Amino acid sequence: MRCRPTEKPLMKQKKGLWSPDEDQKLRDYVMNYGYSCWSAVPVNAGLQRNGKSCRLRWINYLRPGLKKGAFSMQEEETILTLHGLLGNKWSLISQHLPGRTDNEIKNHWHSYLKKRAPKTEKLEEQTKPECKNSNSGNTESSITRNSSFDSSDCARNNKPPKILFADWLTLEEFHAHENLVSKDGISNGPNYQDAPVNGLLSNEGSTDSSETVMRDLKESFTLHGRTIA
DNA sequence: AAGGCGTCCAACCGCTTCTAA
DNA sequence: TTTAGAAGCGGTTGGACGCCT
Repeated sequence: MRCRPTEKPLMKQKKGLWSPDEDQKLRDYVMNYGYSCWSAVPVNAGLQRNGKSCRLRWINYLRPGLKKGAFSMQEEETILTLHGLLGNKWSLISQHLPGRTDNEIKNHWHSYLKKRAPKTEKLEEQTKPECKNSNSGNTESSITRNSSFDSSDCARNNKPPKILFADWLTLEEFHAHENLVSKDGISNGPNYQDAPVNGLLSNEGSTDSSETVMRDLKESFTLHGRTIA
C-alpha cells in the first residue's frame, strides 16, 4: 500500500533514544488513527522523527502484545532450529515467536545463541552447495550471509522461488487480514506484524517446539510445491 | 575509587522490494 | 514500461551498564 505524499516536516528531525513523551505521542496517534502511512505519522502526531523511526519504535517497543524479559529455553530452541533452516531471516523467525520482534531475536542471536551454535555453523560451511558467486568480489556478503537457506550468493543468482509471507497463509486467511480496517476506516492491510494469524502461524500464547516448527515448515513448503531436504 | 573492557540493546543506515502514478 | 516514493528487512553502530583489576 502506498500513501499519498504528505507535507515535508519543517522541523529538524530528531535522532537517538526516544523520550517517554515521544512514546506517548506515537502510541496515542497509532491507537487512534492507525498507521496506514508511516511517513504521515510523525507529521500528524507532532513528532520530530521520520516515519521509518516511528515504525521501528512502534514495532519493537510500543506495539501491544510484546513480550518483555528473557527468552525461554523453548524460544531459544525455536530460534536455533529456525535459524538452521532459514538463516538470518529474522522477520520470518519472529513470526514463530509471538510477542518477540525481529530486532530482539537478532540481538539475542548475536549475544547468546551464536555462541551456542558454532557446530551448526561449521556444518553449514562444509555442506554449503557449490554455488560460489563467480562475479562477486564482495567478501562481505559471503561472510555475513553464511546461511544454508538464504538469499545470498547462490540464491540470488539462481533466482529461487520467492517465498513471501502471504505464501504461508491460505488465501482465505490472507484475505481475512487484508480486510482488517481500523475504526476510523483506515485500512491497515495485511499487517503481519500485528495480525493474529491462524493456521500455520497460530501460535498466539504458545511457542512452537522445534519439532512442531520443523513439521510446519516442511508441510508448508510441500503445500506450495517446494520441499525442504 | 576509577579506569578499562566487554556485553547488551535500541536505533540508525543502506539496500531491496513493492506499487501507484 | 518506467519511475518515484514508501515499506520492509538485515547489518551495523553507539551508548549505557556491569564486571574486573
